[in-house]
Amino acid sequence: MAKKQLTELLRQEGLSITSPRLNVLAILDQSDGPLSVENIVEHSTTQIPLSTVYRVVADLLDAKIVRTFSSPDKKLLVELTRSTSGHHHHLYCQSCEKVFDIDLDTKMERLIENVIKDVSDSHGMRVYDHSFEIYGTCDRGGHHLKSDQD
Amino acid sequence: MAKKQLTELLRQEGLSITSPRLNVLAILDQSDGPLSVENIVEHSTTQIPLSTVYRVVADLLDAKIVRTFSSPDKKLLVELTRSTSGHHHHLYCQSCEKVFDIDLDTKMERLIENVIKDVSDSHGMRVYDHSFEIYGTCDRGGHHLKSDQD
DNA sequence: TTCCTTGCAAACGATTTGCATTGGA
DNA sequence: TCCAATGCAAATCGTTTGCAAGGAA
Repeated sequence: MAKKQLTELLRQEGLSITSPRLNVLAILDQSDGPLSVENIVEHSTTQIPLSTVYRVVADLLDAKIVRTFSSPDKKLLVELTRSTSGHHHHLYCQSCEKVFDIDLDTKMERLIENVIKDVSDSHGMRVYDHSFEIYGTCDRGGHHLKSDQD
Repeated sequence: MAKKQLTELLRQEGLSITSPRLNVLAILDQSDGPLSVENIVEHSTTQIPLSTVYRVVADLLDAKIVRTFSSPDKKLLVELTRSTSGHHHHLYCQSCEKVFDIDLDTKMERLIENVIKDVSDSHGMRVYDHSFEIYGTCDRGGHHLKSDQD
């Protein structure tokens, strides 16, 4: 995505255009998967304090520009909302610490919805979200950006 | 479960019989769902430091007597392995902070296994676990032990 | 100019660890 | 007795917050 488009993303949500925000957005946009706050700082060419990244992410989350969730080791992970269609399920690699987005086919999503309905009905609960995560190991290491040679 | 049986659980795994361990086991055994370390301390009649509970839980985890996972707010949750048949999926209540174990029927489990196979194959990964969690809210509050009046 | 955002450092909350003491086998 | 387990306090780690300085509108 061009810088102009990232700027527009912020403007549309009424967020002021600042360098840390554009920075974080550009990094997330370049990534082929969710990134931790630490990842974001590492990928940044300019120096950004962790606290700023946390605040930027919080603002982007409020604006629903990003989505966040936790890694198995309880760190905050961030990804652009627009980069993931519909639901967000994840595949974690224990060895390279990478996180992949995975999509379930429509049939599977529907089955899951049914299960959720059954379970929530029987427990008398109003469900607002769900997650499905897969944990495994691969042979590759490190994190990859789209610009990297995969 | 009788104290004698809890003792036996430890003995079978080669763990020495200590009062904190029996305590934690008894509390987990009485609970109708996973408990946080803080919960365990609260439910204990005798005084147990958090650090001791963490160490006890770590030992019980090594011995596979308990299973652990994280709550949405990233706290460590613990439950007796034997109290949950087969797989472990969870229903989190945002309002009362309670966690329920849920079971999926065999057909659903099989579908999930298929999805996991597809996904792991396409990513070249060896899968060692997965989780399926539902987040919602109910009307009740607080944590319940089996001995409480539900 | 006027706030919102940032940077830096201190504060926090969950979990871990060092070390001297205690208690199980 | 002897070593593993415990209690207490200090340390860690990810994340949050207070406050003064900087920058967008």
